[in-house]
Amino acid sequence: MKRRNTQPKKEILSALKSAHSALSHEMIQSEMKDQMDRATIYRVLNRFCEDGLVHRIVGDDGKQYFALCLQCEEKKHHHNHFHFRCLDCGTVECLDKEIQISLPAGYVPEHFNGLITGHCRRCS
Amino acid sequence: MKRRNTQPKKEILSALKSAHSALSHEMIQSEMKDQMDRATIYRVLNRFCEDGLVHRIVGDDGKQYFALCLQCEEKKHHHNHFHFRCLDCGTVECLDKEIQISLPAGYVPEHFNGLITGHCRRCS
DNA sequence: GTAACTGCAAAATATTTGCATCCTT
DNA sequence: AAGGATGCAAATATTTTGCAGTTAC
Repeated sequence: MKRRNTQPKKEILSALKSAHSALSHEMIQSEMKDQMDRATIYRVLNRFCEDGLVHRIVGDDGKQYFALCLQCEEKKHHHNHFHFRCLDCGTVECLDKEIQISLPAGYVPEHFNGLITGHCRRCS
Repeated sequence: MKRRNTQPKKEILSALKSAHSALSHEMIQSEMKDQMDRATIYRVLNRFCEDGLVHRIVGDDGKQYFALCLQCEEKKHHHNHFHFRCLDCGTVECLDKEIQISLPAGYVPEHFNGLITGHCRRCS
């Protein structure tokens, strides 16, 4: 299934690029000045994630955040790092440090999701 | 606000105890043989979490899982450990190892949520 | 007896899907 | 021209809330 480079995709990608931090669906929606259809945003983000272009972070608030995670692009493999969600300003950012987790024998990992919530430097 | 030890609370707690692994709302619902009101289950679980009796784990599937986490009771402080969700059988379990994350200066942590998905020993 | 709790219904929130149309390639 | 993508509406899923009646203490 070939992908097409459409207007909504360009806009969402550019929003993620300029944000340099993870954005929730809601945040993206408002960046688009509420001009864009919700279903489209969901579909585009899901597509991006499928294609490995974008990172899906599930917050402990149950909401999903999306990020380009430039670090991951460089390192390709092993993007086992944490994200930090600020309870005050809502920002979600990548933490640099890589984490190595040793699983018990027989366990096969597929995906890693690590999130810490608290107060970021600007808000604390 | 004083708490009362009601029938639904007893049943849910006993389900969590006998499970010895995290249960989603859905799983609890079916253990109750669908006799119990959904809203009640949500309210009881939220109350348990507020009181620190039960652990809320947000899966990378966006669903919430609840666990007694006996380990945590013993250690009281610092329950910074990972959970493992099996993509095949749906089980969510605690991983023993404690994680120490060093945050950048100025960041104040409040809550930790670490989850790895993959295939557990029985399913892999 | 009283305040907390339950059960039901309805609301609020979050995400997906069917379908006709549009637009990229 | 072909078929992937959008936009709209409706469906689905998840969680919360208002309220009247119930129950633990």
